[in-house]
Amino acid sequence: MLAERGPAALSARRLVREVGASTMAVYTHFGSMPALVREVIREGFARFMERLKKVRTDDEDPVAELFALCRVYREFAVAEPHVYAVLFGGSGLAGFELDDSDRDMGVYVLRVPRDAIVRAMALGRFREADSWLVVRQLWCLLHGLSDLERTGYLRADHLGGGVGLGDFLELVLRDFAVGAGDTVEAATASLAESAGRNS
Amino acid sequence: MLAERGPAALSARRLVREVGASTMAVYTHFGSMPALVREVIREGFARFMERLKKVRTDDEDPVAELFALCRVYREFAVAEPHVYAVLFGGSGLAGFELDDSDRDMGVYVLRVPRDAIVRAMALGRFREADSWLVVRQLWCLLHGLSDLERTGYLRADHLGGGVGLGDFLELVLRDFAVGAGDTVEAATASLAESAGRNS
DNA sequence: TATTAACCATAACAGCGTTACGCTGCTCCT
DNA sequence: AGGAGCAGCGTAACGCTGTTATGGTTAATA
Repeated sequence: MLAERGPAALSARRLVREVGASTMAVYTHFGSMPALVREVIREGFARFMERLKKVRTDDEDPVAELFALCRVYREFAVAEPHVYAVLFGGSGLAGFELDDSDRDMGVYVLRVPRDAIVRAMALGRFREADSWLVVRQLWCLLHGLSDLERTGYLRADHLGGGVGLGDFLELVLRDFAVGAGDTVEAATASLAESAGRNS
Repeated sequence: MLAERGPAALSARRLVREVGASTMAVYTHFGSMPALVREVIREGFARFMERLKKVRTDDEDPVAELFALCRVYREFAVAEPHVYAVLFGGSGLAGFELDDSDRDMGVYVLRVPRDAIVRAMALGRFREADSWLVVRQLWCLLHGLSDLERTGYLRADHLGGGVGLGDFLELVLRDFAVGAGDTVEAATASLAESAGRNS
């Protein structure tokens, strides 16, 4: 219901009407609406991780692998914006607020891209630095892009002729890699390398 | 009320109780709660612009000016997180949803940093490129950082010893400038240059 | 002065999350 | 086999939310 009809549709009464039960069902099984939402976002994080795990590791070109991961990140946010909003956007759904343990699940997914970043550093593609800082830097970029797109702030018709949001992401990723130490040429090559091979 | 007590506190009844009126006051003056929230965010955008306008232009070092603007951006998000959440986070407050004209006000503030970026390109500090694309790239970074900080995902104790969120922003800004074409040395120098002179 | 418009207090409605109460039907122990 | 205990859930209610129809008060206008 959250994914398809949005946060407003996810109410206790609508929910129990759907399954043909009374409001009590929510409280015997979950305790409260926030607790129910918590289970929903558990499922959301699982779906997210599942998508990320599908990206093949690439020891020869970890930067291309990283780019593929970034595409999957945005694609998830675009595919399930309402879920993404609750997972990372701090959307207050039925009084639900993110918990420390919830956020730990969010931070946990960073392990995947960090791994690629570490390998990019080992290969000399990225400047030697704290990989956790770098992956968070990338996170800011990805969350910012995904969230601004979700809220309608970032739209294709703002980007000038012929530039779509997919192209914009490419641009952002290339400049990120350059900022991390890669050359413009190598980054552009890895971008092309990673283009077709998501999933 | 939004700024101090959060979105849950901004209800029609609480509001009219505060000013000693009945709920009708909301509807005669604003029409609906979403419309009232719209006026609130108008005020929010105004406050935001006011802060940005306080940053002095610097034709000799537009990159330093840009960095100063970025600090102000984050400082606003930290100072008024609830307001920021409604302005840019797509927080659904009392059924309020961002309008196209609302978003135009948000996009309008981009003019200020874009101006600095154009000058940085003219001086050869930044690679020649579509300045609107570059400023949106920076926006993703700033919004991502501010929003992840607001939702509690980005915390000082995740960044390793001694690195605060202010330091993290510096790092992010330096790498952004490098990604945009600046040298590491010049970017670091502008960072130091812009350090003390906000407001 | 008479008329009209704006303004707002009252009371109500639907929907929200939540909870006290009571019934039903299952399980387990003797 | 039979009775005790209890988990699960339907009913109805409470207080909260945004919203609105009604009607009375006030102020400005003709």
